[in-house]
Amino acid sequence: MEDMTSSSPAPTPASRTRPDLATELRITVQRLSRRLRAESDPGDLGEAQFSVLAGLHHHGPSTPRAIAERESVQPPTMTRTLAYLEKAELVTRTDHPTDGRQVVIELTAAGADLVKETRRRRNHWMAQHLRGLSADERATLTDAVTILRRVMDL
Amino acid sequence: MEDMTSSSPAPTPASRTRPDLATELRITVQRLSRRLRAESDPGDLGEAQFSVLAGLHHHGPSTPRAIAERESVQPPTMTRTLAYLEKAELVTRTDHPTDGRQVVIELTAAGADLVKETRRRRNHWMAQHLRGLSADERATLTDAVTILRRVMDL
DNA sequence: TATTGTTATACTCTATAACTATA
DNA sequence: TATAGTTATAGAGTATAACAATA
Repeated sequence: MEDMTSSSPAPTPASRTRPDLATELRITVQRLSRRLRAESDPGDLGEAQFSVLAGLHHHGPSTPRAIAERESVQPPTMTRTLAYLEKAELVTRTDHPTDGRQVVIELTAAGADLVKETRRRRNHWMAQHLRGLSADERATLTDAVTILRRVMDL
Repeated sequence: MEDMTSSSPAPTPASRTRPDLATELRITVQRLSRRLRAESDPGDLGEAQFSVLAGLHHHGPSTPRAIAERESVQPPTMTRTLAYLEKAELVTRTDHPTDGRQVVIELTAAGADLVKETRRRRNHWMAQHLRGLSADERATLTDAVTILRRVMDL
């Protein structure tokens, strides 16, 4: 019980052409992104919050502006996210040593732990779905990730 | 001007191990999803709204519940999105012929046009980034989309 | 009782505009 | 002037809980 109105026998409508790669990729990425959110535990960090933490774990201490650019959001958005993370004691904020305008955001030990633990949990759903794949299929996905990162400048 | 604090010469921190495929894929999908949003025109439909319209274009008339399941959201979320789309005259709402509890949502002509036009515009940024790829690389991405759709049940 | 859909409410994520402080 | 960051404000997207109508 999840598709049509149950009175119409699925007469696939007007546009039943196969879209091009850009369309397919765009739609697939967005659907998968939404699905990943739907599968996340309640009480988890939000996606944006986790992504900031993971970025700090990977790149080390950064300024709010640098983080905003990495995350493709505007500075006020990052101000808000960082305020939350700081209040939760997952990051610290210190003045920049030489430039009084800047501040430096750094992961706390608790933040680093949370990255590792959350990553483990978040991977579970995806890893389960990946489990049945052949070596070839996994290689295709690995290559696709590499291509996307390069070409989309991710 | 976008990376470190400019005083530390990027001493990549603690965790410089290459994560597994599940992690890489998860992060890549979420970053790309955010980037796609950041590149969309202001005044555009939101992602969720467009996705509902595109789903109707592809699957034909559907009940709110069916759409909510397709989109991986809860029914109240879909109520809200559909109210917006109906007010904008992009979809119509009619009573189900035999089940008084259900309603049937259908694309209007304006809605169908908007799907086509928006799809064309939304593909632009992605298509540009895909343009330089070799035939092999494009084939890898096409295969990856097929695999993801199948295995993630998208 | 079970299902469909809505209303009420709240939280996350995002943006633009306008401001302060520093360079 | 230009840059880094914040505050104020608004809007989209999402969820859970509680409800009404229908099956």
